[in-house]
Amino acid sequence: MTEQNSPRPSRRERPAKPALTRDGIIGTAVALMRAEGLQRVTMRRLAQELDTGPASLYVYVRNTAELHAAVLDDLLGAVDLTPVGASGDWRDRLVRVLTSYTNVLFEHPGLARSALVARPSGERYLDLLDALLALLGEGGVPGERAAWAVDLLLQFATSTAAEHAAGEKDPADAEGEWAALAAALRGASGERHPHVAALGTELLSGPGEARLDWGFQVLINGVLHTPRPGTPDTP
Amino acid sequence: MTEQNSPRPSRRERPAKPALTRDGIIGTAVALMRAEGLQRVTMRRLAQELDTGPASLYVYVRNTAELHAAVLDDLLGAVDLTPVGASGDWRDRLVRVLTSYTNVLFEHPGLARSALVARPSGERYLDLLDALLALLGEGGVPGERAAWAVDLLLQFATSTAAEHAAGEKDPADAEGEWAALAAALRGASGERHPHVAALGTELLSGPGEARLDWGFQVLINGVLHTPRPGTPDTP
DNA sequence: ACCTGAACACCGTTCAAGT
DNA sequence: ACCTGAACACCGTTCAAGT
Repeated sequence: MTEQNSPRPSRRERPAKPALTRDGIIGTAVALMRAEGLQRVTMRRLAQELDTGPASLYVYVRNTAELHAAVLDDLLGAVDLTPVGASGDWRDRLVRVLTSYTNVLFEHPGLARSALVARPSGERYLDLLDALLALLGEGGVPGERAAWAVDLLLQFATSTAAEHAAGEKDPADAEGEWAALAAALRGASGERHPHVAALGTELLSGPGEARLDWGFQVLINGVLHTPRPGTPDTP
Repeated sequence: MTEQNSPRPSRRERPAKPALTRDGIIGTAVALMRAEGLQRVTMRRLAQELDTGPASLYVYVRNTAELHAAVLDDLLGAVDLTPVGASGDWRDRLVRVLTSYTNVLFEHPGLARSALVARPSGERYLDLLDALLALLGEGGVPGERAAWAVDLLLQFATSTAAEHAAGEKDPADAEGEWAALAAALRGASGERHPHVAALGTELLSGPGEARLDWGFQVLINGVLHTPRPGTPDTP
């Protein structure tokens, strides 16, 4: 995989045609994404960038989903895992790692979307899994419960980031949609939807950051209080 | 919106060209999805079904995302909300509603995917929101906390369904990807990834149903134990 | 083995022109 | 106002043929 920010294609100076290898392809894909956004990282556009036809890429990459998964794994190198070895409350450190992961995905919500479907399984992803398991272990969460908990935590973080994929291309769409939901909630009839009407705008309240953090706290507290089925309920 | 299973386009017998109205379009889209899957519900294919050109649809539907959102709201009519008024433990009834919602989405994971990005705001969605708020209220969850909790619960259910979108077209892709993750976990080095290596296959264990149910329990327990920031911590 | 030109079978969306 | 033919600007993927 490409190292973060080291697009050195060879020791010669900028050849017109970068080497056609899996790593070269993925490195170019990452650069293309940073330059033009994920929506431009298509087989055709990428092939054009590499001065070849799209068919050539299929020698190294099974399909577009796999390409995006590889790009994501590369991006995961930017997640800050230093809180694992730091001192302080394990919960705080766990939330810090998860927040870093979410922030990385926030930069490319489309990638979060695809991560939900094509789970990554690269080296950086394993690094992240191991970090989360280490912190849950520190917190005394039994191993078999932690195994399920990491999934839950990452799914929440990933889907939160994916939700922002709407405004990626056209921010107006996202705003219009938010306005539609707000209008629907405000216009809720007290008869058919009494609870929605009673809460009203409360349902949309609060900055995203606070909701994300609250979500992490809910999950951690929940994991601490919920044994896995068929398992002794030692915390 | 279309009533479930009543594609009566007019009182005449099956005209070749159904009326071109928003409801007619969405009804046809739902039928097309049931017949050929969401991936065929495109503006072009839908226009063809309606014996017209794609441009005509843009009079009634802003874009593809809005079309899919409308289809989803129609589908939401199949969610079983009867547990709200039933007797028994509120937690069980809450989980039953959420499970029904998840099962509806499981039938069309692609729709779950799009729901994550383009949040629905139709009548059936409000019905669902109101049902969940009613049950949380019964459980004594304070209103402003319940307002955030429904989001969390629906996000978890929706993203769980969305994860299955991989195998929708080509099940081989989904299997290959699962195998890749399994291989990566099994091959985890005890040095770089000790916790992953120690848990090994445990990370993938258990039937999806059990994990879904455990997830709901974690969220409910977590919500019960986690006050919203800046709020008195009365349960 | 690796690479590719060309083709197949599609997309979403816009716009000028019609009724 | 509503509707549409035609066009613009793209897609993913495969395959037969070349090197």
